[in-house]
Amino acid sequence: MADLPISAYVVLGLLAEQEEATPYQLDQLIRRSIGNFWSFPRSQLYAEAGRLARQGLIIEHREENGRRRRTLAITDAGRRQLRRWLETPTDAPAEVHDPGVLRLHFQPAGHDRGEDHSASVTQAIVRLAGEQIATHERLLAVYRQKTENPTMRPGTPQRASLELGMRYEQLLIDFWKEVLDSPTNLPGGAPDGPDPAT
Amino acid sequence: MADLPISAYVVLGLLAEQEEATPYQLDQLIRRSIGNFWSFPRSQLYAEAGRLARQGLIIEHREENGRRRRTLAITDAGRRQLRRWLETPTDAPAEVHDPGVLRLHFQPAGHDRGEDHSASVTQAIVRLAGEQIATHERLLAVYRQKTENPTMRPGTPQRASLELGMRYEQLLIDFWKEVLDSPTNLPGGAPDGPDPAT
DNA sequence: GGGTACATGTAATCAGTTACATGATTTA
DNA sequence: TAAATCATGTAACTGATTACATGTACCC
Repeated sequence: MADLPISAYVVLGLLAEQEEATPYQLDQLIRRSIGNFWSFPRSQLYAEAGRLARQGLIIEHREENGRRRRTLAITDAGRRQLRRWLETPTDAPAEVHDPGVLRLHFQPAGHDRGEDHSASVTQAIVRLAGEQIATHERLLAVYRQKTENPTMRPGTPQRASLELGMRYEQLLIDFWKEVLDSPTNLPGGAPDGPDPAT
Repeated sequence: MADLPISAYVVLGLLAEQEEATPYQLDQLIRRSIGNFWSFPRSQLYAEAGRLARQGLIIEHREENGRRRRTLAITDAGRRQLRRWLETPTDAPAEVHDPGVLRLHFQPAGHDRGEDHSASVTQAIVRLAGEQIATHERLLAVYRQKTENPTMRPGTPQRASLELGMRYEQLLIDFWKEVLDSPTNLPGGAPDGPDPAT
C-alpha cells in the first residue's frame, strides 16, 4: 500500500463520485473539471486503471464481445485509500509550470550583451506580455463558461477550485498588464517611480 | 531540430547566462531562482545534458583524470535554439499542480453520503484549509528570503518572476482563509450571505 | 454507402524520479 | 584521522506522452 501517484487519486476520486465509468468517460469528466489544473492524456487512464486494478483498488470489468471495452468501479479498499489520502497532510508542494513566465525569466539570456541590449530585451518582453494577456484572458473565459455547468454549484468544493482557477488567471492578467505598462521597471521593481530620467 | 522539452530550455537558458557550468552548479542556480516554479532533480540534468550534447546544442567537456567531472557550455546552435524558443508564441498552457486544491475538490468523494455527510466534509475542509495556510505562508517566507539575493535585482525579469511567485502564494493564502472563514459557503458561492438560517 | 465524429485501446518511446555509490574537502 | 558536508555520477524504474489502429453510430 505504498502511496500512489496523484493521477491515481484523480481516478479514485472520480470513481468514488460516479460509482462506475469507462476511461473515456473519466477523460470527459476531467476535462470538465480538474483538467485545468491537473491534466493528462486519456491514454494514461488505461495505464492507471491497470495499476489500480492490480492493487485491488478498483475493478475492471472487461467486455470482449465484439468491441473491447472496460468499465471501472472503485472497491472498498479503493475508498479507504482515497480517504486516507484526503486526510493526509499535504505532501508535495504545489508546482506551477508556466512557459510564459519561464520565457520572461530567460529573456536577457536570449539577447547578445552590449549595444542596445536592453532595448531589444524590452521589445521582446512587450511582445511576450501581449501574448500572455491574450492567452490568460482566453482561459479565463473558458473558466467562466464552466461556471455555468450545473455540477459546479456555487459553494461546493468543485466550484471553489474553479473559482481559484479564475482568480489565478486574473492574477496573471494583472501581472502581465503591469509588465506591459512599464517594461523597463518590471513588477517587483522600485515601489513606483516611473522610468528613470523623469 | 524538433522542439525540446522545457527542461532543456532551462539548461540552455542558464548556460547562456553563465557561459560554463557543471550540472551541479546548474542545480544550485535552479534552486535559487526558477526552481520554485519549475524544478526537477539534479539527476535529470545529466540526462538533459546528454541529449543536448548529442544534438550539438551544448558541448560537454569531460575530465576523466582522477575524478569524473563534466563542464557544460552552450554552442552557437544552442543559442540560436534558445532564442527561437524565447520568440515562439507560447505553446503549452500553464499547468498548476496543487495537491491541496485537488484534495479540496475531492473532499465530498471521500465521505459516505447520508447522515451528517456535510458536517464531516466541512470539518475535513477546515483542517485542510489550516494546513494549506501554514504551507503557503512558509513558502512565501522562503520567497521573501530569495528577494534578498543580489542577483534578484528589482525590476529584472528574474525578480519579476519571483514577485509573481509571491503574489501567487498570497492569493492562495487569501483563498484558504476565506475557506476557513466560511467553510459551508466556499469561495465562488453566493455573493455574500452569511451561513443560512441567519 | 461514404464521410464524419465519437469511442476505444495498445505499443513504443521519452521524460522524470528514486536509490544508490563514491570522491573530495573541510572541520572538530 | 574520523565525521560531516559538498560534489559527482549512474542504473533501474516508473510515469507520461505520442503515434497509431480500429470499431461503432449517425447524418447526408
